[in-house]
Amino acid sequence: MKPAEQIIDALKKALADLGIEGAEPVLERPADMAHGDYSTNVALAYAKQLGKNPRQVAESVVASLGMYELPVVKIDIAGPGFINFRLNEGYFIENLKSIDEEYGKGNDLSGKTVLVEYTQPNILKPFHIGHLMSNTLGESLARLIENAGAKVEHLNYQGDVGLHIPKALWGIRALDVDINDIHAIGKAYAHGAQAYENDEQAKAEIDALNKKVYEKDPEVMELYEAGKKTSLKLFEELYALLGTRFDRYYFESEVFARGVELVNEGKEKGIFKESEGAVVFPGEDYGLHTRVFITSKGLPVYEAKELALAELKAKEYPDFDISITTTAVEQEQYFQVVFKALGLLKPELDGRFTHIAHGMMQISGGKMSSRLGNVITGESLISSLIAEVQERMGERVAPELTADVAKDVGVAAIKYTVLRQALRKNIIFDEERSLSFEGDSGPYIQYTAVRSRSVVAKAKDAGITPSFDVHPESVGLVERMLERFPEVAQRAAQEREPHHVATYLIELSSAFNSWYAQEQIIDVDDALSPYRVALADAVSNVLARGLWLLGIRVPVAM
RNA sequence: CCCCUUGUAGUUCAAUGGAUAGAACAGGAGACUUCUAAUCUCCUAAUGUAGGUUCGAUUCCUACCGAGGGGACCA
Repeated sequence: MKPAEQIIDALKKALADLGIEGAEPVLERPADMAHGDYSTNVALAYAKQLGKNPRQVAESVVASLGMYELPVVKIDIAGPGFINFRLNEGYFIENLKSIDEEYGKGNDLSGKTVLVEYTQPNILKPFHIGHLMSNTLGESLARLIENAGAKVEHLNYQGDVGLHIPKALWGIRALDVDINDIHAIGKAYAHGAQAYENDEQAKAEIDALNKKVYEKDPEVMELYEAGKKTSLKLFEELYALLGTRFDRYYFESEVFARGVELVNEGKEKGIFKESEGAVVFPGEDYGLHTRVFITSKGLPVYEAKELALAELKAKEYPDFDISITTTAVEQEQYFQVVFKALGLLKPELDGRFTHIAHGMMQISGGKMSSRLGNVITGESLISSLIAEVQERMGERVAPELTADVAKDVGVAAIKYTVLRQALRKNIIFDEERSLSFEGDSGPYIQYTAVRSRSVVAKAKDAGITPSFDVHPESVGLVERMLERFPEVAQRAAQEREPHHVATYLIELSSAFNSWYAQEQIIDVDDALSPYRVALADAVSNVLARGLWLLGIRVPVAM
């Protein structure tokens, strides 16, 4: 039995001794480690019922607890009546021995299959910051869920139909750009999009082009396919850089036609209605918004395609338990409508699809808008960060390693910025801050991981074998932090909040660095040196594992 | 006008209804001939406003104020 279970058991008996039957004591992990390893508020919670003040109740409970065998060295009463438990040192030592590459894995979701769809870029358009954020979040969620025992399928859904296509194709022809040059295509798209707004003739041409794309007219297909190839090649390069990979790439073109069919089926069942020539889902009947699914021109909009995509996922992964889609919060209410319609149309899929939103990237001191011309693409953000890292790295690492290390560190900086805070809240992008690799940052954690690994390697050279067999009388903050990692990982998976892991890793790094500054780890004449080396090794393992959960690599050197 | 989200040091973020609200950056003072100073140590500094629920509220509820997003043929 785990210490927490033993303590809860004893608390139940102690409360029963005081005349409270069927109590469900809550055992907390105090945020402040000085308050012990576990804490309970039972004295405060039951004081009123017992007609005594909380500290008196706490004293009675503690007296009664003395009769039961518990894995603790100390029980304190603190503050208004909290009862704090400090676990046996031996428990922490045993835990340290159990730390390996598998440490922190759970089984909350074992036997489950979870689909995670993320990134969703559009071909012939820039890979923007939203895609970068969705990728970062989706990758981390996928890993957290896998770590909790589930089988995870990594899915991507890429836009290869829609009005952005003819806009880009029109621009490509107008500017006569090289179809193999992704940046030129990006400019061509901007040119086409602008012409569509401001130029009547261009608009007519683009609309005509759109029709040809839908009809797969050979006149445009060659250019379309070549452009698609160029886009997908860039996306693959970015995925490799970001350390992400997908099991299945869906395309809008795969679900386009089926979307129309599904909505028409739904119309017969009375789920959708005709309105002003379009087919809509009357979301207002369910406290949501009414939205168009098929336009008056008979074309399916994103909503309709999403229904077909859901159907396709269910067909390809019939045993899936839950399907997660990550996008920006701006699409939150839209997904509520889509999933409501889906549940009515396909009752067997009701409740199995969910949307998880990241916040929007905002420029500090203003809004990012294409009109203001301060839009940063995801690609340019990554490359500018990598360049900055490379420049600051100077002579720190061997010249042949700098390119790879700069990539790992630059990507970590941007990923950490996205994952460090709770979901849904907007992320303020501050250039100066994002270029700072100190303190509360991904590179800080990476640095700590590299540093801990390095000291273990040095110890090996010095002939010290890591071991927990000879250990100090009392364990410190680092040992206690390490013991909490599995709970943090499980909680992050359960709440689908990667930032719990990010916060934990910063705290662990800080505890380790502080310890590192005051201890001489390698000392061949010190009987405790093997313990300290083993502890550094454990920290190295947990930092690497935690960073993996965030989708961040540990560089070979820093 | 309606709906959703959000408001914590100068700034960017934490805090499963609990204890002295925790970090980082910025500012001030220190620490590298010593295992990686992208580090460490110390100091200054915050819960939008008004009510309510509770033994206890940054957290839950109501109103107001501010910010972001959504609201039929874009995604």
